[in-house]
Amino acid sequence: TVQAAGVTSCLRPSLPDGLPWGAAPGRARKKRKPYTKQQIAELENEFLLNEFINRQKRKELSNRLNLSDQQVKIWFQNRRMKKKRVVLREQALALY
Amino acid sequence: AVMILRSRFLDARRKRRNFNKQATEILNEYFYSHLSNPYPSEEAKEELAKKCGITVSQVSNWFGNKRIRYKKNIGKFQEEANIYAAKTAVTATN
DNA sequence: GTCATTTATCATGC
DNA sequence: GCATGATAAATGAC
Repeated sequence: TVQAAGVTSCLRPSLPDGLPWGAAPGRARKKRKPYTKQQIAELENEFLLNEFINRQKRKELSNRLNLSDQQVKIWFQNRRMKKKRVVLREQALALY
Repeated sequence: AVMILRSRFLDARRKRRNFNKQATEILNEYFYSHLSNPYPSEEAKEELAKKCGITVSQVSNWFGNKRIRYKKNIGKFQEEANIYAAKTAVTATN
């Protein structure tokens, strides 16, 4: 259960040159940029009306908020995941 | 106005607590003993969560933070890496 | 579409 | 003052 001989020599803490798991992204990833409170407020407002947004509203909303069409799409996807997360937490909390 | 208050109540960042030392030990042991592929399966996450007394989501959060912060500054974790590597190496020989 | 991630940021602990 | 856990944008597998 305790000391084994010559342990420190056969370890593998090296990682000399390249990164092990998260190595090579072809292109640089877009930097995450938090949205303004007004942008979030309008997005949340639209989310209350319908959790799934169509292309029409998505386009006018992205136009009005100065966001790309895909950013709005991604926001709704993440927002649905957040809702699920919150619901599950409340359920777990309700058990006690 | 009410919405913002409720959302802040649901924000777990406002009531976060550090994990106890034993839980951190268990998580670090797994991380450094799987350093070549520190991605525990769903089953492994559940087992870790049970042993640590935390949720599966918290296990995922811990590994996500650990991976990025380790990768970002390997040197800072070198000492810690050696400690747990030696610990798991001992158990492997027995 | 969901969902596990990566990354930066946030809010807190100490 | 950073360490740490959780969340918010962004990507990619499927």
